Amino acid sequence: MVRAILTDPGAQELAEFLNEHLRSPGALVQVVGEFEVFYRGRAASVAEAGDFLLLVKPDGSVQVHSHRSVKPVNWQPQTDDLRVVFEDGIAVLLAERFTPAELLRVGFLAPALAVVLELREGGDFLLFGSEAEMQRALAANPEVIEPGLCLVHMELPTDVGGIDLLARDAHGRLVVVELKRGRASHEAVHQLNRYVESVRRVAGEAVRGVLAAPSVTAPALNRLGELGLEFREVSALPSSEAVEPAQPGLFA
Amino acid sequence: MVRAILTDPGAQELAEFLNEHLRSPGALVQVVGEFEVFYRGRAASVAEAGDFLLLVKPDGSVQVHSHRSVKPVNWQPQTDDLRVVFEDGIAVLLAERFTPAELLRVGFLAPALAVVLELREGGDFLLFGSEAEMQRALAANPEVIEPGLCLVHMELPTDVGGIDLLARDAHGRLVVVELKRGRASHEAVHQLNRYVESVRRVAGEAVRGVLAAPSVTAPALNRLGELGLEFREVSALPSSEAVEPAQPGLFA
DNA sequence: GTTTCGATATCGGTT
DNA sequence: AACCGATGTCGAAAC
Repeated sequence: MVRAILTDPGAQELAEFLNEHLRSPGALVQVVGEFEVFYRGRAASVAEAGDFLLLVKPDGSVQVHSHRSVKPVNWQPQTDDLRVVFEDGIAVLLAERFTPAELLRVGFLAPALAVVLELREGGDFLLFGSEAEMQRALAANPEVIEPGLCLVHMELPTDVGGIDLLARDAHGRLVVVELKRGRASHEAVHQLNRYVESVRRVAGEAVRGVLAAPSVTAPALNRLGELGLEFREVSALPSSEAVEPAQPGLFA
Repeated sequence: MVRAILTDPGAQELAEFLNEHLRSPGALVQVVGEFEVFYRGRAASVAEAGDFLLLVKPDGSVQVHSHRSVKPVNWQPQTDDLRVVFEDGIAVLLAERFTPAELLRVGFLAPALAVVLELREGGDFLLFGSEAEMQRALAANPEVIEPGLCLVHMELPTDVGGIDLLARDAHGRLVVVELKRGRASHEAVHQLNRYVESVRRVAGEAVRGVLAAPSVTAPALNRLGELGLEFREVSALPSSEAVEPAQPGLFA
């Protein structure tokens, strides 16, 4: 699991260490110390000298973390080219991506620690309560949205995007359903409205629009009313039983 | 910078180590090993036994990384409560947030390494090419969008959101400008269309709509045409000079 | 506290 | 490769 640890390396020593381990398959390389970070690509940024933690994963992704926040200060998803150069007496990591063209440059001003890890691929990762899961559940039980509702289509493409659920109500009217796994905002309302207008144009009949979500913001609810659309409360996690572990108290 | 390193700790030993250092101010705590991770809150997830890297920053944010991807497998922004318990012979980290109610549970099945770091707050972080910067630049020089354009408002609130720039063209017609720092998609077109329709309702006069971005997707450009709106190519990073470091070749 | 919006969004699926 | 939409989006600013 821990392949190598190097404390208080010199610049040359760090460069050699990184050159060796960044090439080896499966290696997650970490460096801690005082860095200077430059980025240039979709935007450009400069992080002046400060203490950072660098992670380079085996897939070539790079992230530079500061003392706060989940989000790294600088990063690079899966790089196409990774190399370490020795410049003006300091080791420098160059992480490059081709599409989009981006370059991240980390200058190791004062490295304090370098660690090489091997994280074997683990077991499954299961997520409950995604919009996709909600969609499957409601497609199987449309009456949860409204009694008498009958599914016509799922992910029906229109000229303005895919409709989550298309159904007919008890009176045979077409119903466009837009799902949100979390609190629905006015964006969801506009999305629904576009779908409803598109279906009206094509079908040439009365079409209802329903926003199905666990909750909705006040402005979104107002806009829904103005546009003649409806809201239905639907929870994303159908029953807590489903995700509760075998023995109780694991989440206590 | 490096406060403590513990290799191959026992469960009890790790629990004590974490209890000591998670409380100390400014400590960034890291654990590497085989974990099991549960999450329950806005959604729910289970990561079966596997190798992970845990980071707990001084601000209480928690992230669990696997061997791939910039994004952690599980995380928790700034937690309200962090504690380590000893359960069934293993050390367990409980990271809780109150709003929204969320709990992350990391079971250290086989810890291999624990490190405590102190990352002092660093120098400034400068970002170039944000939409806000683009907005300021175009507000100061509206003729870059179109000769004769004259700024009327910036971030003008409407009933459907804030208009980036409102201007008048050489003929005195109102022009709604929507900015995007990256390639504009059909979402940006619909956003612009909502603003234009809102201004038309209020102003009761002819209103043009301009999408200003470095590029636009083909479907978005089609939709723009259908809606009678316009596209103007504007780059987010005005000149490469501005972000180029003093001595050339730093980004080479 | 709520809502909104930008982001170097990232990431995955589909065309 | 481009496009599209979800995300436990995160994070900051405006209200």
